[in-house]
Amino acid sequence: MPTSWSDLETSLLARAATHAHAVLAGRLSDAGSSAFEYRVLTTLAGVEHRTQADLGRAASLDRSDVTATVRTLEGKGLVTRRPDPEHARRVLVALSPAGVAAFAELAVVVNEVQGEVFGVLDREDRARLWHLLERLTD
Amino acid sequence: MPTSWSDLETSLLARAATHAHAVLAGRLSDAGSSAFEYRVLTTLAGVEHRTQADLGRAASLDRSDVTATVRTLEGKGLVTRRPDPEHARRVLVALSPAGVAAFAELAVVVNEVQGEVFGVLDREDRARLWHLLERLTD
DNA sequence: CGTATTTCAGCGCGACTGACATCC
DNA sequence: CGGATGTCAGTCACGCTGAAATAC
Repeated sequence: MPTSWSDLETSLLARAATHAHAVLAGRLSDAGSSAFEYRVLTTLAGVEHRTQADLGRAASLDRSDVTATVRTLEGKGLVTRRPDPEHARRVLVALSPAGVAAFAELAVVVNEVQGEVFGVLDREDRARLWHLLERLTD
Repeated sequence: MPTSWSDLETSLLARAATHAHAVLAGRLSDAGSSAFEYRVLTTLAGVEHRTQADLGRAASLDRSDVTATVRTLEGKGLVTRRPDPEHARRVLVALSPAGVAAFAELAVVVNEVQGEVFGVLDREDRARLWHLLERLTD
């Protein structure tokens, strides 16, 4: 029986995740963005557009968080919002040219962060970690 | 270059950690407790007493969170608080007999949860995951 | 003096819930 | 009608900060 909190796998897992997330969020903040915004941008990259509900499902974001994040991105001019012509209730969200450029820059930052945080493991261990983590949430 | 948010190691790590924490918090909630409370209880188990500052350092809890959690636990009768006779500013926190019993029950619950969440891995993979995660935050 | 402890008020983020109006 | 959508308000856990009061 483990005695201390830090002996628990859940605790170590939370520490690692918090650390990885903090580094990523910090870099995105330095770049004037946020994790939510990046999640939206990356979910829009490579597609013409998406409805907000679809965006939320694809990015694992709550609908209400999608609303706020998309409006912020719209304010920055990185995404455009227009009503779906075939479905008045829906809003189609798409990357603007500035959004495409911003995403390209942020993607570089994010990849650097992944390398920083997970680069302490060699390629094999990194793949091993990936597969072990996958099995926890299946 | 990964295109989707869920392809990022940080994302998978966050998912796994959120899942593990949610299961743990849910069970602790069913048992009338919380993660913070368990962290305090387990940090007090096996020692006579601890000052709150010490408790915070050992449990990796912020001092303000220690204050609130300890007062909650005191309200439940699970811990006792008394001034340090040799250091008036300090407060010594200790498990009450009821606290010892409550911790014993909660420790069983927590161990069950660890088994549920991480038991999908065999002993070797579980140890492997542990060591890989450790290397991320060193 | 500086340092450490406890306490309180409050912030920010992420995940979420409930309600509502709107539309198919 | 049911079901999906977008919006707004608000809640909660967690990890913090800043300030104050007290004691060493």
